[in-house]
Amino acid sequence: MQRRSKDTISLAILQTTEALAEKYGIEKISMHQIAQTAGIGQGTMYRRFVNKGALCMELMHEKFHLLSEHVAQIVKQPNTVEEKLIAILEEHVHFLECHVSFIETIHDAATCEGKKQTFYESQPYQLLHQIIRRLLEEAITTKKIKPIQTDFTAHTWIASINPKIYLYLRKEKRYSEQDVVAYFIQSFINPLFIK
Amino acid sequence: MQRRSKDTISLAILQTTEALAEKYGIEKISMHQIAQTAGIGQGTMYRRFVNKGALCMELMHEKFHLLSEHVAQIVKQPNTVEEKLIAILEEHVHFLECHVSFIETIHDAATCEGKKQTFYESQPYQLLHQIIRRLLEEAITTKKIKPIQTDFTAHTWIASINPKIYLYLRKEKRYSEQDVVAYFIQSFINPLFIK
DNA sequence: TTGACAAGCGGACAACTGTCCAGTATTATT
DNA sequence: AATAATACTGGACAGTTGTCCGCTTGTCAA
Repeated sequence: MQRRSKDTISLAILQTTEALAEKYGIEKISMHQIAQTAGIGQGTMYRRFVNKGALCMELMHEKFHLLSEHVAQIVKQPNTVEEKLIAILEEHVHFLECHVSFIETIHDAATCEGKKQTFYESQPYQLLHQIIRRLLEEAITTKKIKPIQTDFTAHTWIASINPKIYLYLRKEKRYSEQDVVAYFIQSFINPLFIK
Repeated sequence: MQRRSKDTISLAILQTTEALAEKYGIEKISMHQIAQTAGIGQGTMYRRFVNKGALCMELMHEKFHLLSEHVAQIVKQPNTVEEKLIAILEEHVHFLECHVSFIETIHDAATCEGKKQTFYESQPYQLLHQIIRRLLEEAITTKKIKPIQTDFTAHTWIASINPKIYLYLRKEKRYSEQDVVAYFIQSFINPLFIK
């Protein structure tokens, strides 16, 4: 059989996945199905993407990049730390709203046990975490908020709106995207900032 | 074959699971393996427990009950709302510390998609959520904190220390159980209470 | 007591993830 | 150009979860 280049194969996989995900939803399709549809073997599939999470991660690469650019923009603006944090929150929640299934898939695949990279060590997560942490630190040094453990706080902030709970709040509890943002500000951001 | 009563079978499954989990860790053993060791068929297994999560839930029943009794005790104590919330947090984190693998298994098995009960609709979760919500409401009516959406806040508080992030903070970030409690108080509880 | 009917059992099965390896295509060597 | 070394492929395979169904066991009415 004619051998294709690495890139050709990756591209074929990614395009096939995108098409199938569009049609059936990413959570409904299997690695096997993708491989078969793309006309490659199971082994080739897994050599390129260790699991569905990694595949989704690559599929989302573009979008993550866009998100991080937005966030970088926000940080550059001449606003208060509080305003920046709120803007990032809005951006983050909206991103979740648009791509829950994909993010959930990535989340699920990256188990803590297997030493394959955890979700928390992925570049997009680290980036978001770092930016929140830095803003919190800035808020502390400028006496806008009382000292807190910023690393911990950034992690738990992100965890508090993880894909699973977000879906529950949206679908079962019927909160809107805007509700989630507003309540988060009310409960987590406002109280920190001493008025 | 001699037919056993429902209870006998359930007991056999639970005991087998406990023994195997003790030996290999709950995350390493499969439903098939449990069924085989218990000397029953796959079908019987799944008729009694829809998945590993449900099995773990039943296995943890006793412990959940104990936890909820502790929490009930805490609520009854003649302390301030803030003190009660902190005591519950300590109890909750300690519970997580002791039973992470089981709770993670329950968490993972209860997917949002399949209409099988979600984790968030399980009795133990609902109970914990309700108690936190009520304490927050009490704090609002007694003017200890500014008004917030208590339902949302209780959900996100619990989500912020979910098993996955907890394991990450403990194992990778090397935070201690006490660190997690202390930082949570610092970042989420203290700021709410107006001094 | 017996026959019919309901309930429950357990293994076969289908679908999935992830690994492995025999064989084929490509590249390097002489 | 021939051959040896290397890299890559795809499908077979093992181990999972979860479902299904033929058969067995117990129950109840006549």
